[in-house]
Amino acid sequence: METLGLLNKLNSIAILQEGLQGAIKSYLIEEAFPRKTLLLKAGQVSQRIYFIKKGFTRAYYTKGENEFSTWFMGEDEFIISVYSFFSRRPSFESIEVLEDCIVQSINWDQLQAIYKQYPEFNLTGRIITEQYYIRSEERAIQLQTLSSKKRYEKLLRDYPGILQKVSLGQIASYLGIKQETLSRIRAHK
Amino acid sequence: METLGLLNKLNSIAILQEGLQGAIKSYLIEEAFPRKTLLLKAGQVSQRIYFIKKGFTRAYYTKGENEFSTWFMGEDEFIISVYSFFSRRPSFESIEVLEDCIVQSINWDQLQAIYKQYPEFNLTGRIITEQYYIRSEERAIQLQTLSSKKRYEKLLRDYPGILQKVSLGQIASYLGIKQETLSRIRAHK
DNA sequence: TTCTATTTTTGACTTTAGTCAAAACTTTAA
DNA sequence: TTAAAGTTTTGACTAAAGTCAAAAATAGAA
Repeated sequence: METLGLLNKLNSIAILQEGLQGAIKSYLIEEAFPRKTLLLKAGQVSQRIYFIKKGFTRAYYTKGENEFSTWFMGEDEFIISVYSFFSRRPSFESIEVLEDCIVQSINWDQLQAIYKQYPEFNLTGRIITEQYYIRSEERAIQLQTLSSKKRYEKLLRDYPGILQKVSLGQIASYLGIKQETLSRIRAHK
Repeated sequence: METLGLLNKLNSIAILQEGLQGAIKSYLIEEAFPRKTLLLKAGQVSQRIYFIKKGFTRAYYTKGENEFSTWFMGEDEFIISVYSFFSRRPSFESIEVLEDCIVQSINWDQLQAIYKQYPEFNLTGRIITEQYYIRSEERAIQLQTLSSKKRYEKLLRDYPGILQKVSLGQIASYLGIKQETLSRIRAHK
């Protein structure tokens, strides 16, 4: 189920009528990208919404000397720069492939055309947006209420195997701590 | 414009047809609540989406001894417990009135009925959700990248007059610091 | 392989924020 | 108007995380 791609994901939210499925298929492109590919570079407007069929990705931004990881996204998940894709402004985030990917994507204009021609698709769009919004709130809450050790343990639970894909520096930047601090947290157990 | 209520807000996103406007009007209730009213109690499922016509509110939750403010919301803004209203599960947040309010609201079932009868309204729902989602991401980023002093200064810029409405303890809990720390930040200027 | 580059850990020290308790202010209501 | 309750500030101390530098471990290429 998880590996059958975007249409299955969408149909699991609300069954889409034939014509709508056809429209999505006609726009959808599937591509393979190797590790280190940048799906989006900071400064560009996020044009495509990616659905990860296989692989692992990271969104991050830099501020001064420091790099901050905003999200890790794996199989069966969407990845965009929320701010840029929705607001149509240049992204402060970049998105990179951490583990060779097969992704499906459509661009913003095509998505709007689908929303226009098939208004019922707004339901699906709204529900996906709600789900990711909940995740964003949860993340903000965890940054405030959990100790850095607990945040680290939670990340390992949420993404088992992440240690094989992501450097500790990147993990630290997601957790909101410095790499040295993460190293010390790990040493104590 | 800001004070003319929910329908104006919605029409500013996408003009709604007469029938849809009528449906919303028929469900909409307008109420006045004094300071300290709880619009939502933690543990309950968030049933209503509130639009603040006048006044000021706060969403917060407690964890152990500590209280955390998640959002302040003022005139012309919506307030719900995102997690609870969207997922239909009990809220960990409470929502309280900080400054006497006039709010307009409809409940979840009514909203779903409107989405069903007027699918084009999903467009408006999706766009509002996107806008608030962007805010949520921005907040998470600011908690990570700005010093507590800068976060305080930004809050004053975003909500001028907030000091007259909100206690410093509540502001500190929104900024992710202790009240004593905020007090010291304020003393240094 | 082995050598280089990168990542991770460790050490010594500094900075920032938290804790607990008491004092100084402000509100609120009798 | 004044006592009580609540809020904010200050002080002394502790804990958590950051900084900078170097050593150790690991991964990649030649």
